Amino acid sequence: MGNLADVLRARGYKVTGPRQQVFDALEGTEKPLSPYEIQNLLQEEDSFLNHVTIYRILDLFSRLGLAHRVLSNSGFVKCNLPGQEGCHRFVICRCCGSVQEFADKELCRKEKSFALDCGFHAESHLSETLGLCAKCYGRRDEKTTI
Amino acid sequence: MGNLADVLRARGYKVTGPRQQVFDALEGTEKPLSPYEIQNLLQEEDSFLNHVTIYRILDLFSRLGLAHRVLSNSGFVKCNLPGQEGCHRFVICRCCGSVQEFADKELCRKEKSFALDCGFHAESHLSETLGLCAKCYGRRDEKTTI
DNA sequence: GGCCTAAATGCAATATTGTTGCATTTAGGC
DNA sequence: GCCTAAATGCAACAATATTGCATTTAGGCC
Repeated sequence: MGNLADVLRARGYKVTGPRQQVFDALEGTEKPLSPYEIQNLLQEEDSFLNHVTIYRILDLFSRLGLAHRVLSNSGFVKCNLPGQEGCHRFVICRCCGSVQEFADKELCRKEKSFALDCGFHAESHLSETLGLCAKCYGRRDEKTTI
Repeated sequence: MGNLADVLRARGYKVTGPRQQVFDALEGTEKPLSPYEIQNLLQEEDSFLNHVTIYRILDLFSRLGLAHRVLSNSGFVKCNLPGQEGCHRFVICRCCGSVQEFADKELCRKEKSFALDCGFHAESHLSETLGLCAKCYGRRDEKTTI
């Protein structure tokens, strides 16, 4: 079925229960999840994974481009835009915490050439925009959270 | 003399030894410093600050726009571009760890309008480009560090 | 100059997050 | 079913961050 099993096998990694569970957890949410949050989530479903295992799985997912770490709140999100080649652009709602990843070749190119102007050879790029999503902007009188 | 004392007084904060020391530490380096790195640095000069104090000072500096946290390596740098209004653009060398902050109104504007296209009301923006600075690019055969 | 008070710092205890080394289990090829 | 490298578990620890409260100090006042 899946994305995950295919990617793992294609790169010579084993398809295991824990890996599938972490992947499912990431897929089931629009908010970034920290390793320990993933552990808690799974525990609610009566499934226990050692936190070390989760760290190692997330590390693998990052290397495989299956997940990315959002730095502003140090959680992981599933990558929906394969092949972005080290250019990751997130929009993060500071109220509900939801995250979306976007791609924009134009901005990416500009960012790199801009760096080069300063004698800097860009390899990868991370962009995080904080604000309010449409939903939270609508009811923005309520107190903010993040 | 100072930037720091002026800003503190202008906003009703006291000018203290610890604040001056942390500020000086940030000023004396081109690499981002974590709270504990700052503590170690000061200790080498036989000056001890409790880490809680350093955390609180860095927090204050962030709120006052005197320092920014670089997320890629979770260290703080002194802000050299006052009035950027929540738009921070860093270039980080993954070899020597040096960081430079830049401003580009154009990119900043694009980023925001781009977010708006997705129904997202941007408030602040963070951009971190990883790569090699001119110096490290020159001798890039040597092993990389960060 | 000394006095006073709110602000700043120190300190201890604790919580959270991340890492390492090694024992045990398991996926997947035979 | 067996075998082995890979994956996971586990325990111990290291690093980072937070909280509440006691103590000290900057700066306004006389």
